[in-house]
Amino acid sequence: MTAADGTAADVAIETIHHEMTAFARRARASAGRLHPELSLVSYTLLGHLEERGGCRATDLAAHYALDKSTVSRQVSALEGAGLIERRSDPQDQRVQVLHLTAAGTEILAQVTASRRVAFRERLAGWPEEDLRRFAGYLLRYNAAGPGTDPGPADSPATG
Amino acid sequence: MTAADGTAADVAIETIHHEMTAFARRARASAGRLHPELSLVSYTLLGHLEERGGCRATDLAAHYALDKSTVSRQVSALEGAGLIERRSDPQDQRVQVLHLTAAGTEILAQVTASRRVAFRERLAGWPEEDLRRFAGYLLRYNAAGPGTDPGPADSPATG
DNA sequence: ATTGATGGTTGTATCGTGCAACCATCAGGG
DNA sequence: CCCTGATGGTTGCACGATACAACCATCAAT
Repeated sequence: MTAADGTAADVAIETIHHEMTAFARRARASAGRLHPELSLVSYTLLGHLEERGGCRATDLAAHYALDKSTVSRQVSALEGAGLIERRSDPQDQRVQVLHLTAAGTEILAQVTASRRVAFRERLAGWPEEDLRRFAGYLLRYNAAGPGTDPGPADSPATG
Repeated sequence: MTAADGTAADVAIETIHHEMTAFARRARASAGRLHPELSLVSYTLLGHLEERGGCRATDLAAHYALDKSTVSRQVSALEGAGLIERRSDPQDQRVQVLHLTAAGTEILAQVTASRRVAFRERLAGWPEEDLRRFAGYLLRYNAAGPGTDPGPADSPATG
């Protein structure tokens, strides 16, 4: 049996719809108070920089489906805060390769750690088997790609 | 074995962290293009009104942790668009009970249907057993309450 | 050398949001 | 019968994130 061909599956899908959406709503609501020094957007961009070990503003824009002007301003703010630095690419003078500074790495680590703790608390008591399955489902769900993402259905604070 | 006491669980938690977060990011990115006539916020509020069969602006604000001024403006917009109507409460002249209009019900149904289809497509091919388990995990995760919600960790478009 | 593509910045506008101040109404006690 | 405080709602103001468009600088290819 596959999705959309039975009422039991229908109920499950409705629940998934509703709950994913509820998560998105709360996520949005808590986006601002991530860290006094670091908005959620900034945190994300820093995390990406750390993962990649530096990249261009254009790469960030493409990866997060943001306008390049948006990224440009975010980057300016992060640079102003001393969390990232721009390094000009000798191979291409148009390009500014963005890198975390020591301060940026530090704050990113702090925020990541505190978020990790929060997730751990929320998932405390879950049997390992359930954690693994849950993670697997999420991976599978997200792997379908952004193209078919229906988005949240119940997230007022996201508008 | 419970969360946070083993490396296998650690890996699963990291994955959950990352994937929930990826969902929130895409959700936010697609929030604007939900419907030409209906932002995501509006859609949510309409949905709530339908569920409850009418409620007060204050209830909406409390439920979604929004400022009452924010709700007030959203409600004004929805009323202007003819999707909801205000009915004064004879028991309390301060109160305006909000109700969907026929047009509001119509548009809400349209958007809900299209979102349902999108979710179905994304979940097509999942065995019913997996759907049920996934739904159960999401319920369990969200049931922990907003208080301990760590929020997304990778959602720039959410800021 | 010209032309088109690419990386980035800036001006402008919009939208959602929160805070604070405010008004109207209700409920309780002197 | 008024005061006083609580509650529902609106409005003024400011902020932050975003997109679009116009623009400049640089590169690549012909």
